[in-house]
Amino acid sequence: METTSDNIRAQMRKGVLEYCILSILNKQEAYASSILEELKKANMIVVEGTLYPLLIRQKNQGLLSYRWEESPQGPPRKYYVITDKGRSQLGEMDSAWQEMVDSIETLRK
Amino acid sequence: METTSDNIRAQMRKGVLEYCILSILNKQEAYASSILEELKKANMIVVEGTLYPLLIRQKNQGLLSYRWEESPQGPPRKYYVITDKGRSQLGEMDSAWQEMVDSIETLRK
DNA sequence: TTAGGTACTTTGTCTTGCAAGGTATTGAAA
DNA sequence: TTTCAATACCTTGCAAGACAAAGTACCTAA
Repeated sequence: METTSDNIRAQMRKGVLEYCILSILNKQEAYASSILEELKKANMIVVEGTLYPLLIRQKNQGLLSYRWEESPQGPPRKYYVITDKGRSQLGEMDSAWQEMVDSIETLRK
Repeated sequence: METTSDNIRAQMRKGVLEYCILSILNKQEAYASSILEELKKANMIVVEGTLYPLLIRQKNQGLLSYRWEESPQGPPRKYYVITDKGRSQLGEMDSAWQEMVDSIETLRK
């Protein structure tokens, strides 16, 4: 059963997902399934149908690149890597995020 | 001219707008134009075409009610007021927001 | 050779943010 | 008294994107 609280969290997650993806890839290259796991650990649950198109969009924007790598089991994995442009964008997102946190704190006080 | 940075901020704003509206109305009742002003002050710029439908949605969900009041100049104003249900939802949004801030901090570290 | 696990992709639907345009009220200027 | 400007609310049409669900493909082991 889905709670009201789940809806709220899903709603809030929108728009910051791109920031999360770049943050994850900034630490270490990763493939989609591992990104999903990491997001889950951080309580930012996303499904495949959301993540794959998002990765493709960021790749098309030049924020990410990727390379194929054999898997120890199963089909090959598409490892995504953040680019210089991606790192630059991540820096701007840091500012944008911090500003938004401050804005909300202002509204909330 | 719109900068990349503006796009990022617009993108991040999505999904937290409902939270902002309830936060504003939790402090004091207000009409659409005054809400727009307050959002602008907090650097969360939104346009009419976004705000009006959002207020109507929240009203239909029972989070807000409203009353008409004469304006000192111009047409009457529709003052929105947060309801008990709205305050309850706002409480949940506080938790959701704080969790998201923590999650992002975790991802970022 | 088929079953199960892993991984990537696509399709269709629904929500929602926004630009642009529209309606209505009021008071002051021409 | 008509017109204009300011204020305020609302609607329409489009585009982006989140997601459920279904599809494709690869690999290994029984």
